[in-house]
Amino acid sequence: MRSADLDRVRSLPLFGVMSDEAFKNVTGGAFLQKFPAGTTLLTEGDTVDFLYVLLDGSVELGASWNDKDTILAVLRPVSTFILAAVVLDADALMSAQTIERSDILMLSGEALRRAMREDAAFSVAVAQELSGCYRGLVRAIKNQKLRGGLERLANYLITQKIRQGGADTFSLPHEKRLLASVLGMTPENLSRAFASITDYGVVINGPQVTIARPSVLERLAKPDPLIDNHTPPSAAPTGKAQRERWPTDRNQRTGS
Amino acid sequence: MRSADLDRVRSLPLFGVMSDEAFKNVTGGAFLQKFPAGTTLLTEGDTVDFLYVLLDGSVELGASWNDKDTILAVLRPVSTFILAAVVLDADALMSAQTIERSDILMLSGEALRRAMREDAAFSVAVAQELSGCYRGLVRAIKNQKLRGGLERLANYLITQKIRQGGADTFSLPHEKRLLASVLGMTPENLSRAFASITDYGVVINGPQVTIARPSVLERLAKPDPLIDNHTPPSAAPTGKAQRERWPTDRNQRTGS
DNA sequence: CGGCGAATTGACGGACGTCAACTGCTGTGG
DNA sequence: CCACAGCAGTTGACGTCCGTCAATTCGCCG
Repeated sequence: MRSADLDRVRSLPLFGVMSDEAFKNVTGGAFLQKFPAGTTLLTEGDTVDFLYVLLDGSVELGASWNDKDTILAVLRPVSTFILAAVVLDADALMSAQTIERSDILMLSGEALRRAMREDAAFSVAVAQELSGCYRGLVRAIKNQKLRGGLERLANYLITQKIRQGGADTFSLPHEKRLLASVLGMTPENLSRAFASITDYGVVINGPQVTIARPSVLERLAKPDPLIDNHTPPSAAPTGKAQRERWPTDRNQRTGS
Repeated sequence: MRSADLDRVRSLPLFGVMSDEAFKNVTGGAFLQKFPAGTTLLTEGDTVDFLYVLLDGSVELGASWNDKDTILAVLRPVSTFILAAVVLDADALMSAQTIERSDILMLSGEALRRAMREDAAFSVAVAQELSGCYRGLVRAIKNQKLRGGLERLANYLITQKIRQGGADTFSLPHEKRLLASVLGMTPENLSRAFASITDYGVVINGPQVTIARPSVLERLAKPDPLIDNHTPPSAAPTGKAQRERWPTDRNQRTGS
């Protein structure tokens, strides 16, 4: 595995606090794999042997029941997933599938649990990462239970606008049928929601979205810092500066 | 504070692994308080200074947006809540309110974070607790996004039956309007759902529920171990036996 | 050119929220 | 002791949101 890839993993808040030696131990038995789009990495109910780290591409975390299925989160690099199952050595509650061609690093769960037991700073970092994941899910449930479909879409658009730099026009990062599942609706219903949201100063042109009258859209969306996380899931600077002090309020990442 | 109360806290998986000294440090500045029913302990957005431990009574975790509100979880003793916010020293994403008269222990967040840094075993226990909370929320989202109202009610009843010992008739632990909010519907709609579920061999008599034909109800509910957690949130035995080995698969507790 | 899948649109029905009226229980005060 | 207020729960009527089925268009790729 290339050392550049290892460096990217090292730059994650999770692994930044470890000693070089501990980091070597954890990544020693690890392997990097490239997967094509649409590959199922993990099916819900499977026992989990590895912690996954998405280095490149994108991955969806989903679940199904009774012939229905839904996407719980879409991950972008660099982020880890199924940490919770690894920590508890339990089976997966979600499936994981690549959306596009992806580079994924797989770390031994057993080695990771050992490292936690031996290195307090590392297990603190794990607890912080899990806390961030937990809070991401709290936001997701609030979004789901408190808002209607059109409101969820409106807030999604505002979040995307901010995450992509703040320009009034941007493009949707995923297929619309995928977005529909993330927002908890059917593709048909999302299509209608896009049509309706035209009335609130939004122009849709295929995957291109332009928010022509932001204030009007905001009056519909009523974005809330306690629900919407406008800071990107991994604003991971690669430098070492952040390694020196305790991060205090990363609240994002939904990827277990 | 009575030492019997401290013993109950000590018996939690979270605190069982600590040394006596570390436990004294964490509980040193702690205080136990009795709150009447309906007391708001914490409002979403507040900064969080304490880890809360519910010793007696019951507490609801809720959230609101745009004049709507919903209950995300109902806690019963003994369980901790808002751990994630304490770990990150961040503000609360949920409100907490007593449902009945409750005894609640409040532990200094700062002391807790210090204990994590100094004691690897403890921070591992925190990570495990958080993992359990995370998985509880994953179940909640799956329940919410994949099932309809009647299905959620059916599964709720089956879960209650099992948690209360398995007898065919049991009683609802909360007011129905509260249950409605937990299940993500209006009280009126829940009332109708109770009326409908009669067709599936369930008899409702005020707060008394009897599942007359379990197989019929199960065919409607299709309970799933990857969504429904039929083991109670805190099967905390008070003995020391469990303290000896690593717990391997506690998957419950939604209380942050 | 032909075919496949994503996306859109329309028609329809069911699930769910809202408003309102009514019941039954409980606690309070005359 | 009873009258009454207040609240949980239920029931009905109605409208809206949303899912389902089907037909059609569009773009992409073989």
